[in-house]
Amino acid sequence: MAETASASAHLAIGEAAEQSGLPVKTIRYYEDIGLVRPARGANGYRAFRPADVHKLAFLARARSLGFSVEECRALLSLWEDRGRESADVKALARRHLADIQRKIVELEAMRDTLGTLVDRCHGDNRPDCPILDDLASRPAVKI
Amino acid sequence: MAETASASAHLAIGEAAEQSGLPVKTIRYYEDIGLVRPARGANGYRAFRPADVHKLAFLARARSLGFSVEECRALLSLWEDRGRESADVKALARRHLADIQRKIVELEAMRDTLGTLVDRCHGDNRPDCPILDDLASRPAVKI
DNA sequence: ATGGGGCTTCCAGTTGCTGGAAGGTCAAGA
DNA sequence: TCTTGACCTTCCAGCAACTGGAAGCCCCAT
Repeated sequence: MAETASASAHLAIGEAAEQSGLPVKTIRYYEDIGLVRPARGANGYRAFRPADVHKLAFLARARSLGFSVEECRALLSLWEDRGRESADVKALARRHLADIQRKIVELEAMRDTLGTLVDRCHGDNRPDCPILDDLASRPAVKI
Repeated sequence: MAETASASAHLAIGEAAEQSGLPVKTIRYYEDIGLVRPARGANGYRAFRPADVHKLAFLARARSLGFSVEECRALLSLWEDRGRESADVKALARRHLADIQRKIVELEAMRDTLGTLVDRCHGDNRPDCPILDDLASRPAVKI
């Protein structure tokens, strides 16, 4: 590859990776699961058009906001649907936001409990330990 | 199974599951990876002694605080080591606590960004949408 | 004896990649 | 011209921590 400047704007996978911010392996994986469909050069190399690269960058950004791959697929098809309703996008985002919030609450509960235990532990060379005592005596918290 | 009352205190897997709070499948999995080693009855059924059940409950509690299975294995061996130093437990817990805190920060960043975008989206039947605009134009956030 | 529930094993799937092996392609340097 | 090295290709395996399902015992009650 490494097309001769102006000839065509297609990029090889390495360049697409650099421009989109996704690892090469991830891009191949995304093709596998049908998120992108790059063209192919005569040598069998993937040839990413600007629109493909844009799509990859979109995916990178959506993933970095925590959307699952399937949610990304839905977002992508909304993005490409000129007749979409922003309400659909908003609903999807809101659901994801609620997921995030749930996880935060769960992690904060863990942090608080564990933080208290850590504070109470002497952390010296003796064996008695409030952390282990808690694990051994308290029932698991249902999530 | 279903031992005749006082005969022996061994439990079948279903009862061990109920008492420990772990699903049956999970207990089998924990045996697979060597976290518990229940005895076996003449019929091939697993026979959980009280100490096994206690171990399972310990695991359930530790998992519910977010420790990985490998961390649980370490905690378990510290628990069973009468000569342990609480400093080791504390160090492990502290590392995990830091992990949790990192995740919280990451999720809060997602929540804040996404929350702003959701607020700015009209959510009506028109196609223009700040959420998609962001995804399409902002580079992914490195984590 | 028959039905149901619980037990057994093993295999496959989940999510989102990531690493590695074996091999093809291409441009540049000796 | 040959060779090196950086690309690229495919395919297979593995991570975490389970979960579901199939096929088949075992045991007790009716």
